[in-house]
Amino acid sequence: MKSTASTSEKILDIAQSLIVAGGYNGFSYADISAAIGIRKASIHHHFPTKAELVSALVDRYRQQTEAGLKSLHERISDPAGQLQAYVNYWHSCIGDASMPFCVCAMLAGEMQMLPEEVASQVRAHFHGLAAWLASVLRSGAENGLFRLDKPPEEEAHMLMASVHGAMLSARAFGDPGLFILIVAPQIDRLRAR
Amino acid sequence: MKSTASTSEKILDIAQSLIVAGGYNGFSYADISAAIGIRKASIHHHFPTKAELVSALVDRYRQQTEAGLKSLHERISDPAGQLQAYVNYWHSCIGDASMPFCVCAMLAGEMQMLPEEVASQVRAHFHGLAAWLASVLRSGAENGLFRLDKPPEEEAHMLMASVHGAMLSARAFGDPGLFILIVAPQIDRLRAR
DNA sequence: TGTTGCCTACCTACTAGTAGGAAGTTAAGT
DNA sequence: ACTTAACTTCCTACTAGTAGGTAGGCAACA
Repeated sequence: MKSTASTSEKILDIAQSLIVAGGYNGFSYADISAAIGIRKASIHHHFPTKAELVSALVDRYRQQTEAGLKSLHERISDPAGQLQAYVNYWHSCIGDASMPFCVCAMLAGEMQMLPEEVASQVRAHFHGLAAWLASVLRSGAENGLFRLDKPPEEEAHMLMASVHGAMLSARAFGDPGLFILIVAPQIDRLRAR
Repeated sequence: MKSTASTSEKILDIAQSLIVAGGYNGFSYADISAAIGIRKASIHHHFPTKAELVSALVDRYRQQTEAGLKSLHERISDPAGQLQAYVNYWHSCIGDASMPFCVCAMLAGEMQMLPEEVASQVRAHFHGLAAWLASVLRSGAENGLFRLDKPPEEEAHMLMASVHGAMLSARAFGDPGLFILIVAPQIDRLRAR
C-alpha cells in the first residue's frame, strides 16, 4: 500500500521523479517540501545534505534495478525473452510516464558537476547494466539464439547506448512511441538469422 | 582570432561550455561573470533574461550545425564519407574535450522544465538532424552504398540515438574512446554487404 | 545627441543548511 | 503501574550565500 510508505521513502520517491524531470540541479528541498506537505527542516532530518539524499536515492535505485533484473531471470530463462522484457519495462515506463527516463542516465549527463559520491554510484550503475547486458548476450550467443558481430561486451555497450539515446529522442520529440521504434530493430538485429 | 570575439559571443561561448557541463540549471550569470571578467549586470545588458540567453545560444548552435553540415556536403560527395565525417567531428570534440556533449542533447534531457522558447528550438534541432541523417541515408541507399533494413527516417532515428547514447556512455564511463567503439559498428552495419 | 557597453549598487526570492524545541514512542528501572 | 531516559519525527525560526533581475550613472563613440 502507498499509505504505508515511510516519510523517507516518500522523500526519495518525489526526489526521484524531480531528478528524472530536471536532474541534480533541477530540484530543491523546497520542491520536495511542497510536494509531500512537510517542512524543509524535516527533510534535512532524514537526509542532512542534498548529496546524501541523492546518494541514498541512487543507492535505492540500483538495488531496485538489481532486484528487477534478478526476478526477470527467475521468470524468463531464454536470453532473447530477457532482453525483450528489459526493453518492455522501459517501454511501459515511458508510455505511462511513470518514469520517462533512467535516473542514472539523467545524472550521467551532469557527471562533471555531481558530488563525487553520487558520480561513482552512477558509474557503478552503468558498469552493472553493461555487465548484465553482456552476460545475457553471451549466453544467448552460446545457445545459438544470437549472432553477435562483436564481443558481447561491445554489443552490450551498443545496446545500452541505443536504449539511452532512444529515451532522449522520445523525450526530445515528445513521442513515447519513438523509444520502441528505435530499440526494437536493434534487438531484432542480434537474433540469429 | 579569439581576441576579436565580441563580448556577447564570449558570453555565449562560456555559457555553452557551462551548459554542456551541467545543463540549463547548472550555470548562473555569476559563473559567466567570473569566467570572462565582466559584471553580472553587463551580461543582463546583452541578454536581459536567462531564457533569452540560452535561446540565442541554441539559435547560434543550430546555425553553426547547419553551416557545418552544408560545408561537409561541399567537401564530401559520397554519403558514406559524409556520415563518417559527421561521426569523426564528434569523435574529435569528445576526444579533445572541446565540446564533450551536444548542447541540444543536454537540454533535451531537461525538456520538461525548459522555457518554451528554448524547448521548441531543441525540438527543431532534433528534427533537423534527423532529417539530415535521413537524407544522407536515402541518397546512400539509392547509390547502392547503403543497405537499409528500415525506411531512411527510422534508420536515421536509430543512428541519432546511438550517437547521443554513445556520448552519454563516454561521459558516464569517463572514456572518450567509448564513443567511436559504439558508433562505428552502427555505421558499418549500414554499408552494403 | 543619442547609443553602446560597462559599471556600482541594490532588490526580492530562493538556496542549502542549522539551532533548538514540542510531541509522541519505546524501553528499561523501580 | 509509574517514572525516567533515550530516541524519533517534525516543527518554527533563522542563517549565510546565491539566484535572476533592475535602476541609474559614466565614458566612449557615431
